[in-house]
Order: sequence, then C-alpha cells, then structure tokens
Amino acid sequence: MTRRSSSVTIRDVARQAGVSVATVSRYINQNAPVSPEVAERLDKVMTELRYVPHAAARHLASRKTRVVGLLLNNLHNDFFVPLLNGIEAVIRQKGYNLIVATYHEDYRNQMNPPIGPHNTDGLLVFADGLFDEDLASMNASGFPMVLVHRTPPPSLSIPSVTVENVEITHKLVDHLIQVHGRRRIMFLRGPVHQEDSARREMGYKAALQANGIPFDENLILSGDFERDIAYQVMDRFLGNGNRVAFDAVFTGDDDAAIGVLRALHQHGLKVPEDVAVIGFDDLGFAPFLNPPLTTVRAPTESVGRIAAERLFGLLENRQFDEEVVVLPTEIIFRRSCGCSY
Amino acid sequence: MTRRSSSVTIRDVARQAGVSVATVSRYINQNAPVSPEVAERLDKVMTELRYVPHAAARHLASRKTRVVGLLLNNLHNDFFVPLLNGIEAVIRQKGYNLIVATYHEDYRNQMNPPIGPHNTDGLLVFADGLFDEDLASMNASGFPMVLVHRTPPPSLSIPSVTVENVEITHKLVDHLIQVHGRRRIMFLRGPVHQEDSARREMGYKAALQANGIPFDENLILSGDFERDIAYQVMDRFLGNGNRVAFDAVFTGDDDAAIGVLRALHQHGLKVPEDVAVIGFDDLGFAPFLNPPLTTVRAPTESVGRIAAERLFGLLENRQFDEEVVVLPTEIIFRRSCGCSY
DNA sequence: ACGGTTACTGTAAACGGTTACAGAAAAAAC
DNA sequence: GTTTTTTCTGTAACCGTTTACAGTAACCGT
Repeated sequence: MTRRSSSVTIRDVARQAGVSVATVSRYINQNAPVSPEVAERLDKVMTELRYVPHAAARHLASRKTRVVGLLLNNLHNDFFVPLLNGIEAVIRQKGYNLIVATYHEDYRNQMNPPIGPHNTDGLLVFADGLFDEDLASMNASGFPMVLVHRTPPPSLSIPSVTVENVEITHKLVDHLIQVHGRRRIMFLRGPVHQEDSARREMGYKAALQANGIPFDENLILSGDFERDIAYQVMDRFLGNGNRVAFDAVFTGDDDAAIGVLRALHQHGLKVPEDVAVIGFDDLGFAPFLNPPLTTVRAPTESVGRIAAERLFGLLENRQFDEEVVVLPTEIIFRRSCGCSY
Repeated sequence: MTRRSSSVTIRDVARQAGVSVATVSRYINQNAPVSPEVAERLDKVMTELRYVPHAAARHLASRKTRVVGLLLNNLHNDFFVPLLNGIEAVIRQKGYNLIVATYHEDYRNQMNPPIGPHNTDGLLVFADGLFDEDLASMNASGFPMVLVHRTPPPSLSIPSVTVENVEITHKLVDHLIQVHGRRRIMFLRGPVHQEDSARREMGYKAALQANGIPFDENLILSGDFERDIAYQVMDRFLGNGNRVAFDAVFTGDDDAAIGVLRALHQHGLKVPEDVAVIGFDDLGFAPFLNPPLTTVRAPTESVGRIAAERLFGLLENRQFDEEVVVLPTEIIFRRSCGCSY
C-alpha cells in the first residue's frame, strides 16, 4: 500500500479530463467560463475520482478560509443552543464552516490563539473577560468581527448585536414592586464583565430608585449566569444564620434561575409566596419550571442569525446603517413572580 | 495603504532574527534543537512582530489540520450543551480546534462536504440519517472517526461511545407498571433512525411483554426529541376527538418531555395524577419542571469527553481494549411518574 | 590526534490549490 | 474580409509552511 497521498488532487482530475489544472480550478470556482463539453467531462471525472478540494491548499492560495470563528467564554449555558442555532443556519447557507473556541485567560499572551486571522475570515465574539484593549488589538488590522451581547468600546467601530436590557429590567422590577408589593429584591449578577449583567443591574437600580426603595448592597450576589454557581451561592446565603430578609430574586438569567429555585426549594421557601423569582431569556424550559418562570423573552436565535449576517456583510463589504443592533425584549408573566398564571 | 499581506510570515521572522526559515519552523514546532541564543532571539522577534503561523500553510505542508470536526443533525436540543462541553474540554487541552457542522440530506451527494479529511484530522459523528453505507464510505480510507450515541454497523470497526438505553428503559417502564399501576403507556419516538430511540423502544416493548401488557401501535407517536415537535404531536393527539386512552408517557428525552408537559397542561390533564410522564437525559432543568421530571441520568458530558479522547487515541495510534463504550445510566425518580418526591 | 557522535543550521523541494499573463479560436462588428 | 471583441484554455509563479538532505562545528572517547 502506498503510504503517500491517498488523496486525489486537482492535477489528477486535470490529467484524467485532459485539461489543465487552471481549467479545473476555474470550473470548480465558477469564476471563468468553461466550455460545455469540458464541464461535462469534469463533472464525470470529479465524481468518479471522488475529488474533494483540499481546504488548506485552497485557503493558502486564495487567502480566504471560508470559515468563521465563534469565540465564547464557556459552553455551560443552555442559552447557547438557540444562539448557535441561529449562527449555524446562516453559516451553512453561505457554504461556510463554523469553528468554536472558548476564551480563557492565556488567550491574550499566547502565541497560538485558537482562532484569528490565520484561521478564519471573521469572528463572532461573545466573550466578556475580553477587555477593550483586547478588542482593539484584535480589531487593529481591520479583521472583520461582530460582537454579540456586547457593545463596542466608544473608540472602536465594531458592529454589535445585542438585546434590550435596561428598560425591560426596569419594568420587571417595577412589576415586582408595584403589582406584587415586593421591596427586598435580590439581584444576582452575571459574570463580572458581562455587559448584559451590567445593564440589567442598571435597570434594577433605576427601578429601585424610581420606587423610592433604597439600594442594599447585601442583596447583591453573584450567580454567574450558571445553574450550579447560582445554586451554591444561594444555598450558602440561605444557610447563613444572620441572613438578610428578601422577598424576591432577579436571577440574572434563566439558567441561574434553575439553581436559585432548587436552593429556595431545599430551604423550604415557597415560590412565589415567600420569594418571587424572575429570570431572563425565556429558554425553552422556562414555562415548565416549578413554578413556571416569569422571565424576559430574548430573541436569542435572531441574535445569532443577525450577528452572522452582519459578519457576512463585513466580508462582502456591504454597508449597514446602524452599527449596533439592539433587539427588543418582552416580559413573559408566569407564576414565579406571583402572577396567577 | 498596502493592500497586500498585512501578515508577517515566517520569512520575516527568519530575516529579523538572522536565521533560516527552517530554524524558525523547528523552534516553533520544537522538533529539533535550537541554540539557546537563537531561541531567545526568536522569542523576542516573534512577539515583537506578533507573528502567528498561518494555519493553512501549516496544514498544507504538514498534512495535519489540528482540527477535529463534529457532525450533527441539528442544534435544537439542550442535550448538546453538556455534550459540546465535554468535547470542547478535551479538544482545547490538546491544542486542537473544533469545527461544527450539521448534517443534512445533500451532504451525501454533494461535492463539497463541510467537514471531512480535507478539513480535519478526525470526526466525531453524532448523526442519524447517516446510514451504514455513508459511514462505510467515510470510513473507507481509514479516516479517524468516533461515533457518538450510535454503535457501528457490524461490518465496520469504528469506535463508539454511547449510553445504556435498553435495560434502563425496561426498568423505568416496569416502575410505571408495577409501582404506579399504569398500563396504557405511550411512547414517543425520537428521530427515525436515531439509535437511542430505537433502543429505548426495545426496552419499552420488552417491559410491556414482561408485564403481560399487549403492545398497542396507537400509543406510539413521534416526538423527534424536540420540544416543539413533541408539543405539536401531543397537542394534535389530544385534540383528536376519538383519542385513545393512556395514563403515562415515555417522552423519549427531556426536551420532548417539555413539549409533552405543555400539551398535557393545556388540555387540562394533571401530571402525574392523570398521566405520568418520564424523560431521558436528566438535563439541568429536569428537577425544576412542573412537576419535577422523573428521568434517566445520562452522563452526557462524559460521553463527549470520552468520545473526544477516543478520537485522539486514534490520531495518536493508541490502542483501546473495547471498541464500543457504553456508559451506565441511572433512574432519577421525581414527581412526574407519581413518586412522592 | 582521530573517527564517531551529537548539536545545530541552511537550501530547496514539496504540499495542492489560485490566478496573472498570454495566447488561440470563434464570434461580432465594421 | 479585416479588425475587434469575446470565449476558452494553458503555463508557471506564488501562497506560507514543513522537512529531507546536506553540511559544519563542537564534543567525546580512546
């Protein structure tokens, strides 16, 4: 058995069809006319030989990878399923490939970044922990990228797709206060530099103020937008002897809400009677939590889709009027806030 | 502005450091000794120039892509989050990249398959709809691949990682019958050629037979392991005037369970009083559904992890004793089957 | 002092495509 | 019937690495 080259190259195809490699290449890429007879012959030869162009060779020669990268912090959250779904739909339709990488600390000073210009034609960036200067350096060479759930730093002009957080959170907290009479509302932060989290906190604080309720630092915990962490944090908080009184929790997102519900339940607190609970995202399971979760419906799949479309817009030098797209959100009232359901 | 080549190449590095490109390459890949002075100089020059090796050139020359592909049907299911998570952890630790593609019909006769040998060093395959002959042709050239949640066809020897389905489903149905006195148990199939679904159905039928309950074709529906589809199917079934009596549903998986719960609820059926419901996978939300879902805990993240490790085993020519790994599963009793909770 | 390793380095040929350039033949324009 | 354009094709350079081959210098044992 010949060890070398089990793979058939463009030269094999050319020889077999009696044409030059240039012609084959042109036919494959449809970027120059080819006579009908040759086309037919090539079709036959290529399927016969099961020819598949070697991606790397193609990339090297054409300077295009036909790959876009998705950079994210982790893959713990059910939130990513609709997001990925939206992204994938566009990518596939464009005949591109998607490469997924997680960001972690040593990404910055590492000399082999998992994804970047050497690898991809453009990047979708969903990563807090990526600071403004990181973005600046990535963006420096004009490498196409689109931010997801994060707006660009003022100095940079990077397209961005996100959802409305502040007003909707404000409304939600208003609802807790005005409709259900809650006044001791806990807020679970997301990851430290997560923008959604920061904005939701803004909305939360604004609503407290608007309703004349003093802000209490003791009512802020960090749930990290993760089930397990939210659970642990809440569990520890409740286990604490001298715990602060509270009658509602804004959990940050639906995933954290699951953890919170479990912790409350285990400590014998009734939702919504003792404690109202609200989430964010309206993930598929939200209507079936125990009790059904009041939450904010965020068009996550659309975010993915639109972000991907923007990226292709960049790749194709198309223009968009607005740089930052903020998709509208909507409150879904269910039982967990105290509504009748 | 110079349009061409904003990127610094290995030649730039070589020139700047006063060595040959071969030396630079060897230092980068650590596959031949380099004098300490040169090493130091290279370090400096490379960070100074922000040199990042061009992936495609590397792939082309070395015949290795340092990429593994994940082929799956769709991205609708929350099930994929833990799976992806397990896979990603291993991939990253190996310094590889992960490229995700969805399988659809025209994958087969298409001449530009999204992922394959031209693209990746190996494949993780989670895709029903991929028939034995597809697998055979993909596997023909000895291209490394590992099957996920699917055992290889008898003629092929492809490593595979899956979970135990038959016995556990048998036990679960036994439980419904013997403990909760259910006798009209509906079964929701998954996607047509999904192996988990087929095995669960085997367990289901075996349990009926073992308990002397005749199998009723009318109690079989197709939920496709998807929330929305399961909901629609169940909704239509319940809306049907002359509907068949049933007192339990094995929903196939937790995602479908969500849809079923919603449909039952909307039609005024109480779970578990009127209808017992059980799922499969024990996804993160299962304990918080309404009511908490009795389900089977499947070690999905481990499946991902182990599958990825297997694949690297193949890439590194390591040997494993067993070709098919079947991870154990475990029933988690909660309220939805009728247990007290 | 001498042959044999070992440590390090460079030259140049791949790897498998794309594409600028050039040219021939056929079609269109005059 | 010539000129011009259009359609189609081929040759060969290039994309940025790796690596076989070859070679030099230092080290080692005797």
